[in-house]
Amino acid sequence: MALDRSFYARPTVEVARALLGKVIRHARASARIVEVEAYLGANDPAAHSYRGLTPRTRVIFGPPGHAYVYLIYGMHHCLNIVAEPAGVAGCVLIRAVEPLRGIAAPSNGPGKLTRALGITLAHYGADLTRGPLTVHEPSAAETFAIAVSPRIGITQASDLPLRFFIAGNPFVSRSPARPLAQGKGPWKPEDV
DNA sequence: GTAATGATCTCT
DNA sequence: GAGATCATTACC
Repeated sequence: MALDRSFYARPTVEVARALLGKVIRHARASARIVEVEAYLGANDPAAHSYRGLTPRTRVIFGPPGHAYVYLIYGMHHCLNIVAEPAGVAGCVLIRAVEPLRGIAAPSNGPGKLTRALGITLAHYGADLTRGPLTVHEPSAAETFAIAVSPRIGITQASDLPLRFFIAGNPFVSRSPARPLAQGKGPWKPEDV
């Protein structure tokens, strides 16, 4: 039973954090979400939806619980999950997953996990509450600490703490270009 | 129609 | 540190 649409109809940051530890399934492959980034609509220059509704971003403004897939650098697909109620922009970039079943290739990066799971532009707008691509509650309850950092690979709003990942998980993609400023001293994963 | 840009990855 | 490679967007 996939997660209900109401799970996604919440503020983007809330959905991003809630997605950690959830299980994404496609065909016979399944994987655990270990790293995500929140992309807000308004007030977030780094978000594709920042400049308003275009043919590409229309799904981000639509009903939650759908997939926003796009091609980056002409060769890599990135998977996002639409959050917020219909009419409000907001999505969560899936940055890394931990293979659970049916996955051979590495999946510790946005472009890598789409390749490992077989996700392409054909999944643009796919409904994640039903169909071949779905998100589920993990079979066994688990506890973990959520760490926060700035988002990776962007040039705008690169200081906002909108990247969330499972602290210490070995499948997290990499360290942020710039550590999250939090008082003084070197950055460390922050329990939340 | 044309040009710039990029939420990446791999190799050097 | 550079190159691959193309959909999308902004501007003419």
